[in-house]
Amino acid sequence: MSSQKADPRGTRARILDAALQIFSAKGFHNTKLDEIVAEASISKGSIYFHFPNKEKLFIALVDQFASLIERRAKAAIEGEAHGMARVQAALEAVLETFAKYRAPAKLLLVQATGLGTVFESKRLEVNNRFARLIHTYLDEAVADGSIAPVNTQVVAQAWMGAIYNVVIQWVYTNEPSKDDIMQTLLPLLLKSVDYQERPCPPTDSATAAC
Amino acid sequence: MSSQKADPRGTRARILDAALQIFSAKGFHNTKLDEIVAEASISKGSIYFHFPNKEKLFIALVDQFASLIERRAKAAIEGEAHGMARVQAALEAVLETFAKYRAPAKLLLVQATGLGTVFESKRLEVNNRFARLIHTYLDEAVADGSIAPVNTQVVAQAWMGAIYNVVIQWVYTNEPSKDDIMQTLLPLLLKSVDYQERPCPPTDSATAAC
DNA sequence: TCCACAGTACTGACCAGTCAGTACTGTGGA
DNA sequence: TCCACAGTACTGACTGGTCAGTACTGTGGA
Repeated sequence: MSSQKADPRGTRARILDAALQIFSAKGFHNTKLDEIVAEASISKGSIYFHFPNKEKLFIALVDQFASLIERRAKAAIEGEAHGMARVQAALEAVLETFAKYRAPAKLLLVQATGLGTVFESKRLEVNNRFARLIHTYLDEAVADGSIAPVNTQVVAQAWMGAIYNVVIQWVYTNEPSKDDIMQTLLPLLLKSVDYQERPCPPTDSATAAC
Repeated sequence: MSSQKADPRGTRARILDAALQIFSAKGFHNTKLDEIVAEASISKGSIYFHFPNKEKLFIALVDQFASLIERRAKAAIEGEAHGMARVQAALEAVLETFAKYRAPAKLLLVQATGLGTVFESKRLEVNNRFARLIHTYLDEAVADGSIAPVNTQVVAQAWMGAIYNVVIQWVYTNEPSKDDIMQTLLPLLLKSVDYQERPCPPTDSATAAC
């Protein structure tokens, strides 16, 4: 009787919390379900009631966080009117979200890699989801003349890699500081496509955002 | 007499070859030693004669390839006289080495991630080995005026991430083409620190390389 | 009284690692 | 030249610990 209604957040949520905690600290293979059971103070049977298996539980976490990032990036994009300003806003949103959620960041960027074929495709899927987002808005920026034409596909992948690696390093060592990252990484990425920060785009119509 | 001198390349080398093949395709945890045994046409005992355990075998491969990359990068650097030209040469060498050795690239960039704490530190070690290399020569470039002052630590990490991600994508999908990568990624990285390709550095002494 | 959910004790596949044994190659003393 | 012995390289059947997943048993609210 005790546990059943004890936690208003629900057993499922507690499982996810505990799993996130442990998966992000130890990786998929080094995490035992019994550890999650202990951490969440639930039972093994509960896990298998809410999730079909360990793998799906892990993937649920990855998806959850990937969606959060995507939502934030899109919201940031909505707030800006034109090409390159949108890209910049999205980058800021993504960096801030990573900064705010360390554990899931580690899960997504580190732990989701290097697991066999099943996860590999998941990782690529998530990776491409983001890359395509960047890709789209870069193309838009090229179209409206904010930046010069480039192979936007390569740029998108390169940017993601740059963000990933800096964030991973930060997740592990807490260095460089969040401010340093913002102040260096953002201009770096923008300069890499010859875009000087926040100038008005060469449109003749008056753009509200400027 | 058969087994002992039958293979002039040596059993150890065959184990490494087979292990590289399978580890890079399936990841560490999904690779069974018995598969390596089958692929190399040796016995399980042999593996344990040459390597203390599965983990060390994996790490031996990572180290081997990391050293190769580093050697090539350093050789490329030696060939150039001054700051930023050195960085550019090193980048070219690294990209070419990755391009030439797909399987080890995948091993180093993908499979070596997300395994527990033991590998984690290895990954960071290798990562930092490269980052420090880039870091050093970027600092040199800043000192000799080839590029403007920046937080070279962040730049180094960002560059590595950019390279990693583009190469990983290429390893999986064979796209974009090697040429596209070279033509887009290199200028991208160089522009990100405001360096226009291959101009003479602002030294007054006559530099041989120019 | 039903059933959605939670708890517990258990199972058995899996696989890294072991080890007793084999095969072959020196080597030095008679 | 022979052979006793030692050293090295390798073999593969076997083991034992681990842990995801299962079978079964509560239990409280509708």
